[in-house]
Amino acid sequence: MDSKQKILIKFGERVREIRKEKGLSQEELAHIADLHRTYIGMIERAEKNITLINIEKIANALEVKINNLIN
Amino acid sequence: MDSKQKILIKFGERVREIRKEKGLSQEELAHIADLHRTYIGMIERAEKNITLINIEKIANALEVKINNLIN
DNA sequence: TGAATGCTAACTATAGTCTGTTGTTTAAGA
DNA sequence: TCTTAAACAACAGACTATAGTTAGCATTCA
Repeated sequence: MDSKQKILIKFGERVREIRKEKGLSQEELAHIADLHRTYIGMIERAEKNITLINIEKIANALEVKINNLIN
Repeated sequence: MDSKQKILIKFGERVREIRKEKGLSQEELAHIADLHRTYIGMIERAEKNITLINIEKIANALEVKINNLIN
C-alpha cells in the first residue's frame, strides 16, 4: 500500500473524525471493534486497503452506517 | 473465507443483480473493472472478503454508488 | 511526565491472480 | 421435439501479493 488511494484517505479521515467526536482513543476503538491498536492507526493513515468485514466492524464500533464512512 | 458473512452475501447478490440488469457477463464486468474473471464469480458467491479499492472498482464498472452495493 | 499516536519490521493469514476443467443454460438447425 | 455447439458460470488448485497481527521503540502533545 504505497501511493495512497483517495478512497482510503477519505475513509481514514472519516474514521478519525468520528472516533474523536466520540472521544475514543485508537486503542479504545480497536478494542470495541476487536482489531489491533496499530491497525486502526494504519487505517486512519490510509496505509492499508481495508476489507469489507473490517469496514463493517469499524462502522459498528463507531455506531454509524457504512455510508457515513465512505460517501 | 469459509462460513460466509452476511455482508459479503448481500454485496455479492447486489453485484450480480446489477450486472445482469446491465446485461453483462462476469467476464465482461471483470474486464471493465480490471479484475479477473473468476474473481468476480467468487465475490458474487461471497467467497472472498473484498477490499475497499476493489469495491470501488466494481461500483465504477457498474456505474453505481458504493451505497448501492452495500446498504 | 504520562497517555496517545506514529513508525518499523517481521510474521501469518488470506485476498486476488491465473489456468484449466466441469457443469449448465440457451439457441439454432435437422 | 432432440442434438449440438457455443457462451457462461462454478469449481479446484497452485501461486503471488498484500491485508491484518503483534511487539517494541520513537515521537508528539496535553
